[in-house]
Amino acid sequence: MPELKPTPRPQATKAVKGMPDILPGVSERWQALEQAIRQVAAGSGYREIRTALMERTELFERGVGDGTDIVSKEMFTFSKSADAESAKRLTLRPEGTAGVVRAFIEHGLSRQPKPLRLYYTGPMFRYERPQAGRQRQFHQAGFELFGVDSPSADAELVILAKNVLDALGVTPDLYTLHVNNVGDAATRERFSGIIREALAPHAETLCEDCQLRLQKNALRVLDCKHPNCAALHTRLALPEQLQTSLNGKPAAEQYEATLALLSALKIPFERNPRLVRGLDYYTRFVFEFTVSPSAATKLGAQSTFCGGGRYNNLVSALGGPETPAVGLAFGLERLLLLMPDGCESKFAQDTAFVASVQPENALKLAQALRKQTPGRSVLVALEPKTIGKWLDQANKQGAVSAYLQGQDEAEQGDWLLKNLTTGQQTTLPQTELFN
RNA sequence: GCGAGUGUCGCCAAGAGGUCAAGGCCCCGGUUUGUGGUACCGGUAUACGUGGGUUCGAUUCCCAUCACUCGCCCCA
Repeated sequence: MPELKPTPRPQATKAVKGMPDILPGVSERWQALEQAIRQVAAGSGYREIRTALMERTELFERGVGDGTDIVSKEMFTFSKSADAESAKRLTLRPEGTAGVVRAFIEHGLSRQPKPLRLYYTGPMFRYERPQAGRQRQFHQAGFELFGVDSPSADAELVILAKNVLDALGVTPDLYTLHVNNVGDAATRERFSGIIREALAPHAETLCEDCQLRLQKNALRVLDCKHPNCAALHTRLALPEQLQTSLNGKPAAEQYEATLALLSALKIPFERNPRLVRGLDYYTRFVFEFTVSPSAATKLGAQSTFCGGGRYNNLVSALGGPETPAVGLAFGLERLLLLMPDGCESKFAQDTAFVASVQPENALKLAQALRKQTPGRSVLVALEPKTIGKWLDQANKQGAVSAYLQGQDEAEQGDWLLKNLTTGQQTTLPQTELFN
């Protein structure tokens, strides 16, 4: 007989870069996080909206802005047909607001009583280099408030964010709230003008990125971290110039009123005139939660875990009726890193183990126990074993109690109930368990 | 897109230019047949990222490449 060669095992397929699996042990933490978000949402009357993971590419180009980094170089875009005219191109959503607004317009949600409060949670996709606190498939939870342009509406979003953090046990010493006013659409134009004018004479001292930004997206120059650039802005008092240019405008009044509300609610914040969000749709009030230096290492090089602001022109820009709106989004992976250890323990379940020499008996008892105590995990032994083996298995599976039926008990119609923590055990007649 | 670091079984981890590459954890089984979590014994595994080169010989040296991680950038 020729020796048989073992058949080679086929090569395993690996996960896509930047798209990690969430395994048991960690998924409980995600559940705790999602539950807190849903509770907070419900507590303020926000209702869930679920939109598709894919949208027409055009939506993001128009909504987020094709000059932004997100749209110009971070989107997963593809199409079925090779000759792909632009209308057929699809993109995995890089953020949530554009899709929500699209749905808002498409389904006539603008006709619903105002204000309309919506929230969403789910995966987003951005083609970036993965690193600590940053993945290509990552998750966001966002809140959107449509139809009201007022300080209270602005404040409500900040309060929501605060409530989520409180619910998760993320304490105020771990973060800072930054706020700014980026003005209305027209003001943004003027801002860009002011920045270009002010920096034109110094163009060659700016970093390469800023020289580019100056033309494409002048506002973004403001939050450049390059030492030369930052110093230049300070010397020219650029951020202050912009804020003063807003004086007397409605946007400025509303901004101050919003901040007054935050103070009244005892929510501390820092004015940050350099704060510029990377998405083009923001107007007026914008804010960001960043980790405080004491907790900075938790997020690696990332610092912002929540950002948002008002976007009064987005709905109309995407073809809907003129509708003011405010929103915010949390980066869930980052939030997860800030959550204290053990906050998922409330999901730890009381687990029972059921085994019988008669498979039918075990399945029946398990069903009865599940009905008696919803929420408890009832594990059924799936293979015939000895009492000792079953106990061993029950223990390894994390059970705290075991219902066992060996040959003797089966004949008597009894069950052995053992507490795996104390070791105490009692014999119970079948009838007592099934009531 | 650019920089840096790392790559030995599912996880952690030792190792020298030269017998069929330690150990620990996990998993499975056993220690006289129906009582676990400890202890002891035993078992499973295409494990030296991949491709070249140097060498009589490389997992150990060199080159390339890939993957992962971290950072720049950008954002949540």
